[in-house]
Amino acid sequence: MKTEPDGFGIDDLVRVKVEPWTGVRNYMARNLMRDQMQVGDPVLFYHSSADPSGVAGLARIKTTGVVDATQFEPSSKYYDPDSKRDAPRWICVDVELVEKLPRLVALSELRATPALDGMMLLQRGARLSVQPVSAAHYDVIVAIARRPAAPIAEAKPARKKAAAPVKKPPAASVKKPPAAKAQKRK
DNA sequence: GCCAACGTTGGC
DNA sequence: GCCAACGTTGGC
Repeated sequence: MKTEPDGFGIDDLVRVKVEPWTGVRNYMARNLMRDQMQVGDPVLFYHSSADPSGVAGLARIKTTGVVDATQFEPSSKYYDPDSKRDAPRWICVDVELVEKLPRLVALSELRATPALDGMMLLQRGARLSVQPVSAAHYDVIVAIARRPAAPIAEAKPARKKAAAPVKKPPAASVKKPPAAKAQKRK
């Protein structure tokens, strides 16, 4: 789920803990919230139009079928005069904080990760503010966030013969320079 | 600020 | 229902 941190970012979610995801006025995004999301579903909390843009935190769906109150507020920029009280057009979800990630996973880093090939967010012109993410892609991103941004070439702490292995990041390097990208259409 | 890519609107 | 014009998104 995308949001502009200038308006409402991960630190705001840390503060309020739960936030109704109002203001979405795109039917595809609405349909995803209304028809696909279920209570408990994990969410990647993405900062867009940010510096840098990227995945900033984890959240989960707390409530589904939430009527977006802003559609009935004439003073709101999201006011929809055509929406009826008894048949609200804009339905959203309550998003609950899970955690602010230890570090932001920048869009550039996502693009440089082969394991994320095919992710909707990385498609050209993917502007949808609510997008489905596969469990595999979700896990890859969380793993990246849990390891240092710049791998440091120095002695690692001795590894215990570990009990339950911690979920490890994929072997593929994230720092690999991007392969030659298809150029934009002319 | 630029601009590509998209969704929506509305005339016909 | 077509489609041009327009508005918005969002990376850069």
